[in-house]
Amino acid sequence: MTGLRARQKADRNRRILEAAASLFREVGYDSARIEDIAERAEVSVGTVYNYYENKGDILVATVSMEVEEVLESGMSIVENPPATTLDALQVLIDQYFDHSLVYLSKEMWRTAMAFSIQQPESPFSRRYTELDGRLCDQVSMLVQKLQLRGAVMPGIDTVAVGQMVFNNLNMMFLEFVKDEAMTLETLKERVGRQNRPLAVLISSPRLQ
Amino acid sequence: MTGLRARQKADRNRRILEAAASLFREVGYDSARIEDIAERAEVSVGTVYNYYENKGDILVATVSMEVEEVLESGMSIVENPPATTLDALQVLIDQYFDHSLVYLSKEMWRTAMAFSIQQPESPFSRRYTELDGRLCDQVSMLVQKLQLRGAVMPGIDTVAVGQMVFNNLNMMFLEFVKDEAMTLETLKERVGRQNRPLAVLISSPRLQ
DNA sequence: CTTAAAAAATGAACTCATTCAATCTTTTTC
DNA sequence: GAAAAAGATTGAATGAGTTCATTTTTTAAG
Repeated sequence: MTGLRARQKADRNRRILEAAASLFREVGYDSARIEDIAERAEVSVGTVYNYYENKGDILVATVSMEVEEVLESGMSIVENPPATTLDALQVLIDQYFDHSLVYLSKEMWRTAMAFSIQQPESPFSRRYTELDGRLCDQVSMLVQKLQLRGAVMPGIDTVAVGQMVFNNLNMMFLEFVKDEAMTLETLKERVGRQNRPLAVLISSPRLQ
Repeated sequence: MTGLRARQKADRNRRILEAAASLFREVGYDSARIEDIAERAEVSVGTVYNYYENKGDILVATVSMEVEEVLESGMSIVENPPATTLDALQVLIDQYFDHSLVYLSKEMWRTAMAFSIQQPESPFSRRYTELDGRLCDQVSMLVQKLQLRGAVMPGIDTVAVGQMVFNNLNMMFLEFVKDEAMTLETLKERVGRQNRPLAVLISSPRLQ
């Protein structure tokens, strides 16, 4: 059986993460003090720092869990995507976007993304960056799948296309979280327009 | 003539910005204390805050000046670009990248970009975002110019293409500054590969 | 020139994130 | 099962960004 120490450790870690996530959602990142997180998790301030390098890392840890879910729910779309390139990309990307605000606020996204840029070497920044890379791969895999099916012309560099589409949607998502007034609908429309030229041009002529 | 007050104000602002920029370059963003900046600028700590909302805003102000230069140097390329789409994009984008590290370190870029994401409503974040938008427009204008010349097929949505290319290069630049080990050459190669499919496909057939 | 009003500068005080030496708890050793 | 070693927890102390009541300087009015 697992030792007492290991169980306590896992439990404390869970408590800290849950306390932080709920506080971030309730009062926002800046107003959530480490002292408050520690109190809610029933540990001391010092203990919080035994589990996470700093405040930003706690946030990025919670955001990363969200990205993992998005990644997972994207898999089923890649396995069985819509027939046309444009539709397939649209469905996958809209799925990403729709997931984004279920558990996280725009402020949490902003802070997490900012942190992972500023401190790219922190443990959970690395994790976040790695997950971003996997999302990027997922888009490439979708394009490749479409190519194998004949919807995308042979000879097209599916990795390059996937990366460009992903980088574009990621940057647009960044603009979205920077602008409290922008709606999900507007985001989707804009990305849809941006994807169209490339999606149409890489598609096999008979399928347009 | 301009009043004494206005002259003093402009002079203090210049001193603060220069003091901050030099300190950021010498010791890095985190190690440069507001107190040090104030001392070098020969003002008090409080005065620094009369001119800039917070520390990040000072950095973003210096970075924005750099982006303005990049924007300006890009204009001449847009006015008279290379003949083929791929070359034209490559030359413009390489110009952006080559400029980026002349006065600013990767750390300064990271911190500035992170700050403008986290605090998008601060005065200089707005300015930075606006300049980013103008860079994006510049890429679109290049594509449009190529279209008018016949190098890019008529009917192509040049704005959509420009935005996608810009968002991609911007995200790749972000990856570049996050990774201290990545060289400018690697960055250019990767973006070059990513641009190729789109650049080739939007080009008029006879020009390939 | 004097004085009142407006604008700016100032720096001590405040708030948190972060650190670390001391303490306590769990595991291992004999 | 006692003692030593290893592993974790603790919270007071530290330090840097930010605030704001007070003071100083500039401008405008009489």
